[in-house]
Amino acid sequence: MEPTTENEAELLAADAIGDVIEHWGFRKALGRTWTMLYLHGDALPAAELGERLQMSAGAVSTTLTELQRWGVVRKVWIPGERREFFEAETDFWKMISKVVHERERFLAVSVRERLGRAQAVLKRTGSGAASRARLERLGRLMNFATMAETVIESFLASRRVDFGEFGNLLALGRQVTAAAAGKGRKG
Amino acid sequence: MEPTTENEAELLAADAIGDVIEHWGFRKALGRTWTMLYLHGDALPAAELGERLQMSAGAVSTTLTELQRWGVVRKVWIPGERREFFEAETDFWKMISKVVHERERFLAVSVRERLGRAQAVLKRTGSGAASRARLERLGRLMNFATMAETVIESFLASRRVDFGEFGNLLALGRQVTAAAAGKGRKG
DNA sequence: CTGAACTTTCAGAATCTTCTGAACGCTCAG
DNA sequence: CTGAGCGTTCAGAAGATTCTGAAAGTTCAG
Repeated sequence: MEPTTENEAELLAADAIGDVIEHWGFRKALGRTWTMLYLHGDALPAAELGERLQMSAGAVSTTLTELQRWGVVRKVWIPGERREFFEAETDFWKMISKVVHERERFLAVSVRERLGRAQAVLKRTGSGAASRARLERLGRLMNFATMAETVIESFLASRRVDFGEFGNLLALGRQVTAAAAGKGRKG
Repeated sequence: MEPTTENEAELLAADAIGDVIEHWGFRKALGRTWTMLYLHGDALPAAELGERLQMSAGAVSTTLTELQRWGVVRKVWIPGERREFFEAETDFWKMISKVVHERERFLAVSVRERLGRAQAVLKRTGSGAASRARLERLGRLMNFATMAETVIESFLASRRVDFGEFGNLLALGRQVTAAAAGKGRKG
């Protein structure tokens, strides 16, 4: 594939989203790859992704594997094709909730456990005003952690349940985008 | 200072929070240091932090500087003391809003700009159904980015200091909907 | 079964991040 | 002014992450 202007635009977007994804603690390659698939629309074979994104075969393979593990990219079978094709999940909320959930759960358990252990140690050995004050601050920290966890879970849960509403929101947003971005599409 | 059980407990908590902070894209040392100060309550000098957290003088210095830049640790002046002391900000909400705000702002601007550039390129060169479809998907991506930004801003703007009540995420959802609708009507 | 087409794996390379520790600089007491 | 006490800086070390590229593995048509 020769370098087209369209590819240039896709790369621009892919790199931008790549930076966002990196900012949130994942590999840039994950965001770039998902975005390229998303913008392209049709499923693409691994080799073409590598070409478009300038990644080695190995990097493409591991990146696609990871994206599938997060459930944001799928393999698709195309009859008559030897190669495997990949397409992006297009449901933003499905992606977000899945990823955030997976991502927080493990850590939350570990943190709760360790803070609890610290609390136990302090309770066993502490005495005096300073110690009591320390215990109280630890308690506040634990409450905050629990609260944050609950906020995240509630957020995800409400979105999942309230999915229809969000769909409307998206549709509305699209209209907004179309209206704001010049009248090119319909007129 | 000999290694006490209290110090052990503090380290346990500091490391736990350090992991959380690292998980959210900062250096572990930032979380460890803030937590140590927070739990200790009274301000501590740099050297003692280094001792308690097993960090070199250099690491302590750069870490404290960064924490102050985020506004979550303060220098305090103690009369008659040659050394500078440091204390933790204890208002969780203040910290969160400050950090999240700073952290997202730059990236948001850059991403908007780059996605907009990609859009311009596609508009100039695109033709045919495939191109139109690509433009629409890019539009959805931009819209989602805007929405995510709005969610974060609404969250910060809501200033819910009352962490005890965290059930009402639907309210947040309604705010977001209203915000998006408002932007739409203006456009 | 065999070879071609394609994918996955992984050791080593390249790169990026963070830390150490010593030199430097600042401030204050005397 | 001088030296002690502290904090900061930064070059190089150490460590962590991610990528490359080639070998090994898998699948399928013939």
